[in-house]
Amino acid sequence: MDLNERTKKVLQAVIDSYIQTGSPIGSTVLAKSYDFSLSSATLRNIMAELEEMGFLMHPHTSAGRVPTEKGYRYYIDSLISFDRDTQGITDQLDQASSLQGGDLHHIMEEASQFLAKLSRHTGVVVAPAEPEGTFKHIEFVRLRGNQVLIIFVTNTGTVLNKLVELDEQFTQHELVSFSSYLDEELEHQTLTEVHQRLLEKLREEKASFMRLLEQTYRASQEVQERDSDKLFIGGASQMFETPEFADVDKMRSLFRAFDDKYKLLKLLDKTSKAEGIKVFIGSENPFFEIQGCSLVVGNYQAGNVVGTLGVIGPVRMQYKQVIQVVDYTSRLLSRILGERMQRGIER
Amino acid sequence: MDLNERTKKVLQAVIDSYIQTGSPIGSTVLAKSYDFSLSSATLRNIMAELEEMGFLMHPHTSAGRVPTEKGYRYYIDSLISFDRDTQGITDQLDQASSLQGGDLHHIMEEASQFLAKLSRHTGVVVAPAEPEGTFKHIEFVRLRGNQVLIIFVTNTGTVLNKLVELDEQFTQHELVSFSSYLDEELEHQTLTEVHQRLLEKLREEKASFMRLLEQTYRASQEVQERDSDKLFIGGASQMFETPEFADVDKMRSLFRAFDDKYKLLKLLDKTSKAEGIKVFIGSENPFFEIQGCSLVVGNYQAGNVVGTLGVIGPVRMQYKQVIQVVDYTSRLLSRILGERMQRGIER
DNA sequence: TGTTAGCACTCTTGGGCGATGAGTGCTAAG
DNA sequence: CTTAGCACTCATCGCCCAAGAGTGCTAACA
Repeated sequence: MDLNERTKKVLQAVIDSYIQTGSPIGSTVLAKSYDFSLSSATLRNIMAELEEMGFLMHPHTSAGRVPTEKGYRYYIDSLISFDRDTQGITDQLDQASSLQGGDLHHIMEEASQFLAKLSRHTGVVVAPAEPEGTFKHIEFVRLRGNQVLIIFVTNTGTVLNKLVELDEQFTQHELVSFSSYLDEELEHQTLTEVHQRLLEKLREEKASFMRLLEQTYRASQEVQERDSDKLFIGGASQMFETPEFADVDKMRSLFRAFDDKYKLLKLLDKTSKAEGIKVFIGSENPFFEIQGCSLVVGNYQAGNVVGTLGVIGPVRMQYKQVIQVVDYTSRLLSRILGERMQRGIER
Repeated sequence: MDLNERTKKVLQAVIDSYIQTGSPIGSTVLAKSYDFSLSSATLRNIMAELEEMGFLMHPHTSAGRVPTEKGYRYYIDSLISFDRDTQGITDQLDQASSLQGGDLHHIMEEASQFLAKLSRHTGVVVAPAEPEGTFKHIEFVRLRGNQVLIIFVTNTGTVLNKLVELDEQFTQHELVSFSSYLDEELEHQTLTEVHQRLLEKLREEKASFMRLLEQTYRASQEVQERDSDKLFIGGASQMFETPEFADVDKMRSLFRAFDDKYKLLKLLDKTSKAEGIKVFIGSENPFFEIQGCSLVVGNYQAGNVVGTLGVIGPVRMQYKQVIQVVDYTSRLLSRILGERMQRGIER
């Protein structure tokens, strides 16, 4: 798309203004508030061009211009500039301290609220598909005769467990020796590797612990699935702050989507492999049920774990600010998880 | 409050109608749809009486009657009758099967959605303040030199854990022997008792394990607090189905309240000691920020654990049905938890 | 050729106004 | 005590009109 410098500036001004005010931008307002040294008539011509090219549109004849999705896209891809100093953001950095403590889920819950607070929209955080850290210890606890609780512990202090029912009965002593056997075999591996390794063992192993091993193998999978991919939504009520959503029907469909966490998850999952911050504007958003919403998503990671986080808000959002917030939060979360992991690795 | 039989019937008819339709009830409509063998004029007189007594009110001169909170209160206390057969409810009993599997939190998440589905309003479930089951096993896992993960296991398979940092370093052997010592000392006690017992131990114990014991004592508390009193909200979007909440401002304050889970928790906690199903109508609801909402709450319990659950909806709700749903769900949840516990106790 | 001033035209928004209709309260008769 | 009748009230809805914002077009200007 080849726009000359002046046209670009006008487009940027229109979008900036519109994001700020929310009402269509007319030529006279534009001429007054920006220093183009151009008359409103000239601006009208330029705006008409931009409309013809599909960057702007007209709600009705006598209204000002409003950006189209294509307009926003161009704005984000080519017009937005990020200052090196992220003043507004780093000012609030101290708030991040609240993210430090607690267990993993608590951290993510907080992170989603952190995103909501800074962006003034709704924040979402998806727990990593794989638990953090590497295998450290496995423990078998006999509850009733043949009921056994299998507990996995990682070097970062994450604890996963599953209750299984066995056919045969094991003595406490047998369980302990099996556990120390596995402890040695599985040390330093990620939980996905552990799962793989157990399968190999299962194939080569002779009778004795066969059934227990099989249950352990199964548990290693279930336990991961159960704990992973949890979705945390923070500040959903922020959606009400946007005049665009004053319509109750829109609101309803929005909150229906939030209730149906599973679908939201799938949407966010799609993006989880991508690097950097991604922006989905309006209908680019593959989650069709949410109309008029944009999505800014990023990843966080530490070692072997990768999770997704982002902000959901109206198409008319302060992209620049929100992108910075998401970027900042993803780094922050990565750092916090990294530190947790570090603690586990040094030994 | 002494109302004669006829007046009672009229009040009931007005409230029933209003709950159904949502629009003020006029005398003619009432005369037609119910078989009072009274003219609309007589009904007008009776309704005027009821208004004078504070059971009904008038939005404006030429509108029908609407129940006041006092009216609803009387309706629930004296007029509602529960048929022995809970047809509408038991029909859906099979859906309950989805509640069976998974871990405790998952069950509660499901229960909140179950409540929402059946009541067509918003469901809430508060996790018990004390973890279910009795002490079964404690495990210490050394992560780094003096970082130790303390794991509590109950006889129902609940696993609680906390990472602590110690001053002195223990060998794996020391940790194991300390753990088996505690296993014997604490068996069959609830986690609250365990906490208490650890304090006693702490007082009488001599040097050696002092620091570790102290950390364990602390952990036994923290771990309970962290896991307890979690709030699960299901079907929040149901709120949009009520015409009363078509106003965006009302909606906003409602969802703000949902975002602020902590406050909601406190409200629900207050009721947690009470027996049976309780109904809070409108401003009776001690959570003042929520206007125009009623609350139907009950308890569930199994053995030593007691939790709260309920439904939040508009003042104009189908109390009879909702009360049955809450009652049914609390029994159901009690049963499911009871079964889990049973499994742990037989040994 | 690009820019600007001027002007007619369009279309939304909001207020005012009256008709409609539901429902009441009162009165008088049964 | 009940009922029919009637005047009265008040929210709601549709309608019209004025105001205002903003455009597109044309013609003049640099």
